[in-house]
Amino acid sequence: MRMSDLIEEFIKELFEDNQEVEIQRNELAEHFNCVPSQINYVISTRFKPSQGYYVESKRGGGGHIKIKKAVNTKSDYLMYIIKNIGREITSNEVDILISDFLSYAVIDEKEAKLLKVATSDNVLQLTKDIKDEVRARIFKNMLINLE
Amino acid sequence: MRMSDLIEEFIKELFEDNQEVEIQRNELAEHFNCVPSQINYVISTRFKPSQGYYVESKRGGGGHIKIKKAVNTKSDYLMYIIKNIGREITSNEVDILISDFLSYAVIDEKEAKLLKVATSDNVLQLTKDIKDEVRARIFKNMLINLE
DNA sequence: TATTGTAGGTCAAAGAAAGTCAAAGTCAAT
DNA sequence: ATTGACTTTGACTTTCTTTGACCTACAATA
Repeated sequence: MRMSDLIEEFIKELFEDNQEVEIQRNELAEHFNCVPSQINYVISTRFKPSQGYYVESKRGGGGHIKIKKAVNTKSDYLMYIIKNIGREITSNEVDILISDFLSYAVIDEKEAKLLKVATSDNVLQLTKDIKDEVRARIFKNMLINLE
Repeated sequence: MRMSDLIEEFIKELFEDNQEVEIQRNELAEHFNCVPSQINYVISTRFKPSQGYYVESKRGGGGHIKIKKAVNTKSDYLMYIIKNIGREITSNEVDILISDFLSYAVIDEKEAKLLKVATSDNVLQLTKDIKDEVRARIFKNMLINLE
């Protein structure tokens, strides 16, 4: 399994019941035996505002990175995500969202599969300039129709 | 025997009991001593939706290709339709199929809604020359992944 | 207050896979 | 001999991840 996925998973497990998680970048990098900047990579690809998280940090002695969930209730969650999907979305971002939806139980396996299929690069086979836009439209509209 | 046939056979043997297999393109090419793109050729000619397969992949570190086989329990009627949808399909044709599926109870309302949304002109917003092709791909691949 | 050590941040390059496309090759049927 | 379908090949592209050199912010303390 990819290092970045492991780190993502690890951080998500930290949330458990709490709404907020605090990590030490260097410590975490140490734990996973990777360079510290990989932690930034994971955060910037998997914990974006459009994915329902926001991040704040502090440098210097006693520094840290705080990751917070943007919403608390399940029902707000989906609405929040839908609102925050921009004009474009990559298939990687869709993947991450789908697995979050699954773990928060806002969709079931069946729906997950259909979302994934209908937005995958393989299926769409569109040119670079339009595929992320088309994907965003399909994804958003499907999500809206889930409720 | 042709290389492509050997590769096809090899992949099909991987299925055995499981409904899904995961391969590494380069590794497989290595194993058969062929260029990696030959794997793509085999997949695109032998593992099409019309043949009951769905394919997804990821690039970059830790990349892979996953091939899923449609389960036999899927109704013959559905399988028949999947096989017979051509390269293109209009949204009207999709509508008719969906209502047929509903009346034969091979899909439920929720699935119908998702199929409809993901293939609608409004959502896709593609030019005339490609929209029916893209729609066909989305529709077929979603159907394969029902249940 | 100036310095120094401790964090975290940024960015671009390198690496790791997979995808595309068209040219060249094969081979059976005219 | 020609055609046309199918296959093989490889150069080039795209996507995603990992790594490291360099940068910035904060805090303790000399």
